Amino acid sequence: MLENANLQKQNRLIDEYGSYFGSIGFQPIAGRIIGLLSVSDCEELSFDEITSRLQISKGSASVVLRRLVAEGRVAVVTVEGGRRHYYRLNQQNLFEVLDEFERMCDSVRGLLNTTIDLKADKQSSNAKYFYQIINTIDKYKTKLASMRQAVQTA
Amino acid sequence: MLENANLQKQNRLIDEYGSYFGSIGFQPIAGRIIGLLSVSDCEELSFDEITSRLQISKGSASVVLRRLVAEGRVAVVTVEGGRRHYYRLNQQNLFEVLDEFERMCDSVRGLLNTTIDLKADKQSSNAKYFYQIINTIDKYKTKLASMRQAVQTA
DNA sequence: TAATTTGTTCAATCGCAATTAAACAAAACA
DNA sequence: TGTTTTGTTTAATTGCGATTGAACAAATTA
Repeated sequence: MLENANLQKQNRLIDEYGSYFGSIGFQPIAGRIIGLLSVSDCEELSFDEITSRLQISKGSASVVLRRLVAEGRVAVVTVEGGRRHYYRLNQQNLFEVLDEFERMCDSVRGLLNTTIDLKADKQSSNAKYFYQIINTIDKYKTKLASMRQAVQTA
Repeated sequence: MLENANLQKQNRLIDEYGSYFGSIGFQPIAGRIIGLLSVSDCEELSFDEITSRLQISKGSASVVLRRLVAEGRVAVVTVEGGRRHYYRLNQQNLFEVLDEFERMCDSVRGLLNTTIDLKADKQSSNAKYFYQIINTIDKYKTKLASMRQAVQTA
C-alpha cells in the first residue's frame, strides 16, 4: 500500500516533468522519459521497463530515446554479452538552464538589433526602448559569464 | 522600389518574431503582431491595418489582441470620438527576459526538489547531481536579484 | 430610421506534431 | 537451423491548438 502510494506520487511527478519539458519545446514523452529516469530509484532502466512503466508504444520510445541520446541527455549502457539496452540520465551539464537562458537572450538581442536597423527614425520611442533592452541584456550577459566561471572553479 | 525592399525586410523580420515567440509558447500570430508593432515605423496601428498587413482574419486578430492586451504586452489607444481602436507596443517591462528565466529556474528547482523528496536513497548518484543543480540555481538567483537592483537604480 | 463601419463570437476546419501499430530486421539462443 | 527476444522503421491515425469564416452586435453616421 505504502509502496503503491509512492508509485503514484512518482507518476504524478513524471507527468510534471512531461509538462515542463513540453513547455520548453520537447515532446511530452521525452519529458516523461527524462522524468522517469530522474525519479526512479533504480537509475538504469531497460527499454522494456521504460515502455511498460510509461505505457507508451515501442515506436515512440525508440524514436524519442534516440533523440535524447543524440542530444546527450540520456546515456545508453549496453551490458556485455546481453542484447538488452539500459538507459540512464546523463549528468553532463550543470548549466543547462543557464545555456537556455543565454540562447534566449541572444535571440531577443538579434531581433531587436535588426529591428532598430530597419527603423526610419532611430530616435523613435520604440527604438529607444529597444536600445535600453539591448543594453540591459549585454550587462547581464557579461555578469553571467563571470558568475559561471566563479561557480565552475569553486 | 527601395520602399518595397524595406517592406519585404520588415515582413521577414516580423516572421522571425513569430518564430521566436512561437518557440516560447505563443501563438505564431501573437508573435507576428508583436513583431509588426515593433518593426513598424508608425508606432500605433489600427485593428484594420494589423489584419491587412499581416493577412490574418479579423477573428484571429480580435482574440489574440485581447490576450496581448490582458497580458500587458500591447496597449489600446481609443481616440476620443472615433470608433476605431489603435494598438501600440507596451514598454512596460525591461526585465521580461529575466522574469522568464527566473520562472524557468523556479520550475526546475521545484521538480528537482520534489524528486529528491521521493528518492529512497538521498545519496544516490542522481540525487547528489540534483542537489548540485539546486545549489547552482540558488546562487544564480541571489546574484541575479542584486544585479537587477543595480541595473534598475543605475 | 436605414446604412455603414468596426469589432466580437463561436462553430467548423485546417495543419501539424505526437503517437501508435504492425511489419520488419538483427542479434542471441536452443 | 529455426525460434525468441529486442528494438527499428514508417505509414496511418489521433488529437489538439491555431485559424478562418460568417453570422452577429454595437456604435456611428446620414
